[in-house]
Amino acid sequence: MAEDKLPTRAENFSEWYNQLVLRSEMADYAPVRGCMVVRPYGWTLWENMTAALDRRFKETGHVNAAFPTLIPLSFFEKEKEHVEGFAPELAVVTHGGGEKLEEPLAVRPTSETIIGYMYSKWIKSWRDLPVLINQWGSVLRWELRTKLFLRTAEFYWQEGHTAHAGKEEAMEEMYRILDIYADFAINEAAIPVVKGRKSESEKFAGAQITTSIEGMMQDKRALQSATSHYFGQNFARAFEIQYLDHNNTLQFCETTSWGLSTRMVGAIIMVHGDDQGLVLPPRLAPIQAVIVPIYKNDAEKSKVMEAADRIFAELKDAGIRLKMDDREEVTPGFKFNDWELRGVPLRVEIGPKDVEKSSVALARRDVPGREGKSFVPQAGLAATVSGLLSEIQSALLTRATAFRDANIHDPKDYDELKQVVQDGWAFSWWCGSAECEAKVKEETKATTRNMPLDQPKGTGKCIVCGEKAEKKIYFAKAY
RNA sequence: CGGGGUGUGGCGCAGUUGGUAGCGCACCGCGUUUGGGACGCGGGGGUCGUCGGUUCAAGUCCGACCACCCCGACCA
Repeated sequence: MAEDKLPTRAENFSEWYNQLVLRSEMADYAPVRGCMVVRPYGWTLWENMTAALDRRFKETGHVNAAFPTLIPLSFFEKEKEHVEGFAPELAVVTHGGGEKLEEPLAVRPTSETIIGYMYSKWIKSWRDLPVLINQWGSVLRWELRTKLFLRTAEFYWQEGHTAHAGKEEAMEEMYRILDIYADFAINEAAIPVVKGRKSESEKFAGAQITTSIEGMMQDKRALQSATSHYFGQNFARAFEIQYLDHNNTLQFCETTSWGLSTRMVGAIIMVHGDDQGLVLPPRLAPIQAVIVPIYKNDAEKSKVMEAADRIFAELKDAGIRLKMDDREEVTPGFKFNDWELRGVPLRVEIGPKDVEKSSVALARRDVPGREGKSFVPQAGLAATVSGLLSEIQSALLTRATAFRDANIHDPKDYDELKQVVQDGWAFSWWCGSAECEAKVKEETKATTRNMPLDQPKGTGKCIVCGEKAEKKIYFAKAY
């Protein structure tokens, strides 16, 4: 059989991505326009991600709750910028039980409004603050152009919504969460990200400050991978979230919100995948190691399976997420390719020769071919495998970081900026004006990504207009 | 919404000047295979996106509609 390979990343990155998502069984197209079905393999990856994040949220004092999917349409009118931002993307329910509804209900595109409404009921005193609630769920935005995981009409995420007694505390919360997102991206997903503040034009609808983490995909486009917003009193005033302070004076709360979505799954695929398929970071991979037994006849089979079963039990006990591929109907070669497509970090091969020598063959997914293969003794295999998994984890981060750094440029002038953003990022001084930002967008399709929190010392000249600039910002084409 | 494209077994496709549907993969059975995508033989499965028209006859021609995909504007 002439095997149908994936398109290579170089020949068509977009098609490589689409086919990979489908063929690795991460997700499939749903019968509803722009919607996807996250298949078990993709969902297990997401579950591992949510577990790692949820742990971090809980450690910092947050609790989970669930708010309804349907929101009275009128709620969106209460915050001017918010409604302008989201009205075009709303799906609205007009009928229920066969009757036309008194008031149409929006399918939530995000939950600031309904949570703000509830907070105004729950918060009365400074003693009630802060409120630190997160919810795991899905939201719906009527997107014009969709792509599996990166931008689907319905997507799964967590959205945190907090209310605080003062500005300082709310700002701290926004940055605390941003740090959590960056820590998660770097240490769990092995994706190096830049933390920074969004420009005015790239802010969330209704926010005073939006911060984000941005990652670089292998096509060098940027992907906003999570956001953390400071609202000041915008939503508190719109929804009358007020409390009595120590002096018995009525005050408005300061609120934040922050979210990370299944888009991050797309980031993992686009950052680490290769022409063979997915390459999943061991810490998040649904399957960390797959055992492929190899034999020719029944005599070999019984010997090999005995060893394979023993090794399976041993690795399982060591807490490694494992799969035994004992399918009879396909050849080992097929299995190798199959698990490589699915991005399993480590493959354990056991054949008659290994049984003889009390060894196994280990193949690293992140290092294709012979260089990634090693023959190790069965004794102490659990430790060997665990060690290799963490080695792979850090190798992925190192590789992605090197790639990113090699593709961030510091153009000398505007002409050079126009060049570099065609195939990379520019990190340049920017005067802060919306005009300069718009000019770059119009002439290059690149947008500002964010202004890193730790800025270089001093000031410079705006890469666009040459005026004095206080901040450096990333320009890049983005998803 | 603008531009482009595609709708034919589960998937990918072919189908000549209109004559009543075929191939590869996948699937089922049997046998041989198995250290980098195995092979042989035998099977099951579609009325061709929808509606209408032309015709003795439509997957093929005409019209309308629908859906989806890709590229732009908008967005986690």
